[in-house]
Amino acid sequence: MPSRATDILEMIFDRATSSTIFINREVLRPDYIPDELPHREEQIAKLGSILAPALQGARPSNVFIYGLTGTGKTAVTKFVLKKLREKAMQLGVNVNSCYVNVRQDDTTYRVILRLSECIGLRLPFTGLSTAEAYRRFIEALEARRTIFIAVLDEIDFLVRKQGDELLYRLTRGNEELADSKITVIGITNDIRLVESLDPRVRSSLGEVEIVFPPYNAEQLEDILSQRARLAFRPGVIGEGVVPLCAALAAREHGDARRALDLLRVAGEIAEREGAKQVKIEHVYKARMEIERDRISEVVQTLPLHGKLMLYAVLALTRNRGSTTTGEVYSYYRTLCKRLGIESVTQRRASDILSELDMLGVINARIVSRGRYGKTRIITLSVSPNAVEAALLEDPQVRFAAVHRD
DNA sequence: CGTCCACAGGAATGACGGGCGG
DNA sequence: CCGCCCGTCATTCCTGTGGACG
Repeated sequence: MPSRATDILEMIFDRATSSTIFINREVLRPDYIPDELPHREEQIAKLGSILAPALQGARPSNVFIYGLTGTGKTAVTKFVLKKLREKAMQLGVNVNSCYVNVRQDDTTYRVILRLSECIGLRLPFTGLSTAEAYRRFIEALEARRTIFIAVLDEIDFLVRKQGDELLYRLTRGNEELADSKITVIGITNDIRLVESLDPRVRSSLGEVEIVFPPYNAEQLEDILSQRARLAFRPGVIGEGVVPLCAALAAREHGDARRALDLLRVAGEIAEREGAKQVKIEHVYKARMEIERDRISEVVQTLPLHGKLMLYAVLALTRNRGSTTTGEVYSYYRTLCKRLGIESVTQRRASDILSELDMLGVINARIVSRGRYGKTRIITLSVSPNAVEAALLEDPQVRFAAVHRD
């Protein structure tokens, strides 16, 4: 006998499996790799011809790939590598590749761990010295007698945190190898990165460079409509929805990931509302929801002192728009006093502000006010209300915020 | 034209919790 | 179990700096 609870769940699950909006929303996710990559033919051809020698057992050149976020760097690279592996399989050539996102695995050790995994070498998460891990990796690689293509995505994160040591070792790795070969593909969206590299690394990693220009609104529209056909049921995309997503994303330096996110979330919102069509208003709502989620996630993962610093920025910019490091620091200290906890030093506070800046929740511009010193001019770069809501979820921040005198 | 402010940010160091090899 | 190594957060001490003020 069916209880009401069962019925309710049945209904919910039904709706989840038989969407009125989506056929397959997976194709709108950022990690989906489509079979068609419009407007990237040139880059595909170039990368393909660079890597092709691998099929004859020769070591392809190292490649440096540059382009802003959402310009298809990762998708193109993964796509080409997939095809290359398929071809290698057909021809019976031993080619391995490994994709590592260095933002997620942002230490030298973890990158080596990932690379090792790809060639079937299990290393402990921790406990080994980095040098030992590297030694074992090279040893295992040599035993595999393979052409190994290592893709390091968002390589700037690794370089900023750990320097170019690993890059240097990997690009020089071939000197230690006789039966195997390594090719490194470095992907970054920070062109200035190249300048900060050791000249030896720069010359070997930059054997070949491929640039991915941003998409314009028109190209984004192509990409979106192509994916929309796969993702949505026929006729559910309302007039102007795709062009709007494309236009909004084009404004943000032609970021295709952004455009796809907008479209997917708009669809999800329409579905939640039980609408028959995805409309323009859903796109605007999607934009807000994406922003709110991002802020909330960033704030939640902030350590307490980061939250308090951010709260200080929020309070000080509320009416006056901008503030400075000194002001934020002293406000932050009063918050700490209210909570009865130790405050960090100004040196540390300065780092926390840079971190908040990097995370994109504040905007900190360093200026000199002459006689009145050098400081950061700080503004909040996201919606104050969203930040406040996210911050107040933390009981300690709430306490410090409420008990003002 | 030099001074000097209010910090920026590099370098060295350490405390601490977690996790592994031996 | 110990000893070692790791990443993270923090401190201390420090040198560097653009430009308004005198």
